[in-house]
Amino acid sequence: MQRGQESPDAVRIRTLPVQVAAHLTRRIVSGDIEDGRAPSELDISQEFGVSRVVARETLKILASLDIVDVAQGRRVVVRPRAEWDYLSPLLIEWLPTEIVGELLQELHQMRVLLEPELAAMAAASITEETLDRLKTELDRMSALEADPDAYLEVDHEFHMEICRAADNRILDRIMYSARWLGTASRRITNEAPAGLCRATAEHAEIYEALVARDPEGARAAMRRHLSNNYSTLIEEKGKQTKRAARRR
Amino acid sequence: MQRGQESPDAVRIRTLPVQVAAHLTRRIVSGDIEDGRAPSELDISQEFGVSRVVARETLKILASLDIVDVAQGRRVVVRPRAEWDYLSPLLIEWLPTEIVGELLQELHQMRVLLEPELAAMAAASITEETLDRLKTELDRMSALEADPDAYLEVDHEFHMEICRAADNRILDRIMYSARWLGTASRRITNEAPAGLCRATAEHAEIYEALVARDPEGARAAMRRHLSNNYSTLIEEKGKQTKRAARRR
DNA sequence: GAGGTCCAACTTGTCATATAAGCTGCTGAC
DNA sequence: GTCAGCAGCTTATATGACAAGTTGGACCTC
Repeated sequence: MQRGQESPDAVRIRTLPVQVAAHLTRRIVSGDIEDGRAPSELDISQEFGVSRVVARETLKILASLDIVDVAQGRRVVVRPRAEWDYLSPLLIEWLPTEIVGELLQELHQMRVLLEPELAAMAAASITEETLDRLKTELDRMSALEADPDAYLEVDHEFHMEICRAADNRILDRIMYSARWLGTASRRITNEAPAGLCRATAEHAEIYEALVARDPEGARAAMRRHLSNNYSTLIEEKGKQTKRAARRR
Repeated sequence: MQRGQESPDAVRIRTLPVQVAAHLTRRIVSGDIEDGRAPSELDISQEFGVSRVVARETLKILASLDIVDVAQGRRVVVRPRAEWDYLSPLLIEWLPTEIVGELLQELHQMRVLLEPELAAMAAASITEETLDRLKTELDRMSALEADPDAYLEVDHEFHMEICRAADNRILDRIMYSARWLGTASRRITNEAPAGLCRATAEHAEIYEALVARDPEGARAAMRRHLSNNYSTLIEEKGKQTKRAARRR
C-alpha cells in the first residue's frame, strides 16, 4: 500500500543506455578500446543488439561524463582520463575497485580542506531552525548505532545540513556530489563503517560549537572528526587489501 | 521549432534539445512553471513543435543537471533549486545575471579555500617538467599583458597546471568544472587597469615558492593573489551595479 | 462509509525506419 | 602540387508503433 519504501540495497533496474554505457566505460578503462577511437552509434547498436536510440543515449551519457566527445559528422573520440567527471557517482560505479579506493582517499582529502571551513562559516550564520534539525539528527544517530546503513543516512544529512548553513551553492553542490560518491563507493567496496560510537560524540562536539556560534570551535571539532574518519578509512583499506591478497 | 530561430548573438549553434532545455529552465527560474510539475515529453514536443526524440533528450539534459527527476511511468517533477548542478556551464548560461553574479562570489569563496592548499600540495610533489611549463606560461603572460583574452587563456592554464600538480583527481575535477566561471571572474578582474601587471607579479611569486618547494610560501602567495583578485572583483561589481542603476 | 482491489489512462522506455545535415578524406581537374 | 568537389561516413531530427511502469479513480468488499 505505502510506496516509495525502496530498501537501500534494492537493486535498481537501470535503463538500457546506462547499462551499455557501463559496459563501454569498463572496456575503455581496461584498455580494450584504443584511446581516441570510440564506437559509433551504429557500432554500439549492432554490437549490443539495441536500437539506435539507445546507442545514441549511451553516447550522450558518456559525453555528459566527459568520457567521450560527440559532434555531428565527426567520429566519437575518447577524452583523456584526467578530464573525466570523477564527481559523478555513475562513473564511480563503473570503475575498478582499486581506482575507487584511490578516489575515496582523494575525496577525503577534499573534505578535510572544505568541511572545517564550512563548519566555521555555518557557525557564523546558522539559524535556530537548522540547529533544531541538527539536534534531531544527533538524537536519531545515537539511537541508530546498531544500524550502520540508517546511521549513515542521518550522518550524511547532518553534514549536508551544516554545508547548507554555510550558504554557498557552489560548495554545497560539491559536497552534495561528494555525498553520492561516498555512498556509491561504499556500496562498491561493501565496507562496513566502524567507530559509530565515537562518531556520535564527535558530531555532538560540532553541534555544541555551532550552538555557541563559535567558528574556531566548529572548525576544530570538524577537523578532529574528519581525521578520526580518516584513520578508520585507512584501517578498513588495510583489511581489504589483506582480504584481496588472501583471495589470490 | 525550426533551425534558424536562435537569437542573433548566439555564436555557437546548439542542438535543438539544448535550446529547448534552455527555454524550459528559464521558465522554471522565472516561476512560470509551478514547482513540482514539469511538462511531459508530449507537452514539450507539442509546445515547441519538435519530435518526441528531441523532447526526450531535452528532459535527459534537465535531469543530468538535477533540475528535474525523470522516471518511467512517473510524471516529470522539478527538483529543489538548491540541488541543481551549479557547477555546470550549461545551467549557468541559462541563469539570469544577478544569480550568476552571486555564484561568482560563491565560486571565489571556494577558490580561496582550495587553491592555496592546492598550491601547498603542489609544492611538495611538483616535477621539473611542470615547473618548466609554468615558467613558459609565466613568460607568455608577461608578454601578453596587452591582450587580456589571450592572457586569460594562459592564466587559466597556469592555475590548472598547479592544480594538476597537487595530484588529486577530485580536486582537479572541481577546479576544472569551475573553469568557465574562473575565466569569467578573471576576465572581469583583469579588466581593471593595473590588474594584469600585478597578476603577473603575483604569479611569479607563486612560481618562485614552487621552485623552492616551499608549501607555506606557495600557500601564502596564492592566498595573496586571490585576495587581490577579490578586491578588484568587488570594485568591478560595484561599477557594474552603478552602470545598471544608471541605465534604469 | 472505510479500506482495499483492480483496471484504464497516462507517462516514460525502446524499437524501426527514413531523411537532413555536417565532417573527412579521396579523387580528379588544372 | 594545389584545391575544388564529391562520395561515404557520421550524428541530428522526425514519425509511428509498441512495451512497461505509475497513478488515480471506479468499484467492490466488509
